[in-house]
Amino acid sequence: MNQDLLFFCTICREKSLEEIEKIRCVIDHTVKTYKRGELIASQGDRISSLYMLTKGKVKTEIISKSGLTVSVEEITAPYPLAAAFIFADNNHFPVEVTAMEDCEVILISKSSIEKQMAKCPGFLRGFMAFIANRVQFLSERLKIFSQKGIKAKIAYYILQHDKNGSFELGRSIASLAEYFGVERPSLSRAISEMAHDGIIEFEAGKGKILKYNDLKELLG
Amino acid sequence: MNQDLLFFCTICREKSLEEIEKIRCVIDHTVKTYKRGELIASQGDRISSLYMLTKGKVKTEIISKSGLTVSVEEITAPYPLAAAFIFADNNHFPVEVTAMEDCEVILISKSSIEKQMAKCPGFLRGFMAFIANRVQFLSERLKIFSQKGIKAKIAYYILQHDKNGSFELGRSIASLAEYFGVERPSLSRAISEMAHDGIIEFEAGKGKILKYNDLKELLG
DNA sequence: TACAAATCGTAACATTCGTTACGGATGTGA
DNA sequence: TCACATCCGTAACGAATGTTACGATTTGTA
Repeated sequence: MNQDLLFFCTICREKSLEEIEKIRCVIDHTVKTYKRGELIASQGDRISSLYMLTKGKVKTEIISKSGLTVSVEEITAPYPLAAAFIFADNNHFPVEVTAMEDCEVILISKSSIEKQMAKCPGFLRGFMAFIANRVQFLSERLKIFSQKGIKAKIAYYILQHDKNGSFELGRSIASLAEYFGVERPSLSRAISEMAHDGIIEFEAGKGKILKYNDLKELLG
Repeated sequence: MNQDLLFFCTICREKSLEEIEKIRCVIDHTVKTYKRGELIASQGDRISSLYMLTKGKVKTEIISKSGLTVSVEEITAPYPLAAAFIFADNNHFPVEVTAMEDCEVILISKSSIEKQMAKCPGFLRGFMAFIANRVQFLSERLKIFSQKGIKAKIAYYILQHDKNGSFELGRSIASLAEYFGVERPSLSRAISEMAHDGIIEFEAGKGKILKYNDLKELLG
């Protein structure tokens, strides 16, 4: 029951407990448990249900046709597994999902979800918001990644955080480097060079833009 | 009318003309036209309607608080503008949208879309599929981009296309380089080096994997 | 205070990648 | 056959980035 709440908080995102409880009573679902090491879903399996991980931790791996596994990521409950894929044209698991600890998964069939969406606007909005937020997140990361060169990434990031000539990174240099997918010393050096060239000022997480045109020219 | 069909083919994706016509009669929508150079949506504008571009071409730009514009991309009809954003928590236009040619845009309010989804399963599935496919596409691109170094990207790509020890790129070296976000000579050199190291064989778009373990070690 | 941990700047060196240029192979139409 | 375009491999060089190591500063904590 407690875990059910977590589930609905994530997907349905109705904050009212009564509202959640109402939905909980109506929606069809199956609960499955998996032991540590057990296979939850195989790569290529058709996804006909929403897999909601409510307890435990899983790892996902890509398995080539020759059996070589490539680790992709770890997912900790509560989180939906491949939520967007149920409705995609290619509705197959892109990865192998294995339990790293004892896990609990709630399964809701696609048709149940569609019925629930038609009945409950809150569920519809919550589900849509979840996927829409994911699109936003991925789009933003991809824009950063597609900037060629560290300085271009910095310029893009700064222009997004520009508030009338000043900006704040809003995070540490180390985490920003990770966000950019570059090494911390490289990022630090690039910022220093931009400051040395008089394009920006920077100190302690805050800075000012001095030469807008030079900053713009750094972009692709 | 013809353009309306294009719209519904993209979003609703029902192939049957009768089905499309049925939906077309029911759903509320407004048609707006814009002259070349006119502003369609401002960065930061609240998105309360689906913007479906049915005619023309637009460009999107990021505008910093200091007025500097950064070109992002061009979109040609028929295509929805920021379809995923209506349902996102941050439902604002992330970019400035300007008409590059004379354009026609169909507007459908969020509430109309929700009603239509509740009524018409085909519309629901079509809309969900559109966004879900976008998540898949973005996820895949991000996985490639987040592989550090060209050889890691190649290794990842090859393992995804592994068919019992053989693989086909399925596209030209030049387009693969663009897909990876690297220069063509760099990609060509990296492949040559991997072949020279005996990790793979490669010729004319096809190849074989010789050392699986070395290939795997190239990944992050 | 004293100590440990986290964060950051910096430097030197190695590696990777972009840039540019050239030539070969292939296909196509005049 | 010739001219032309496209795709590709290769090489040489320079620029950008990764790697590693060190020290300074700050922060939290006993």
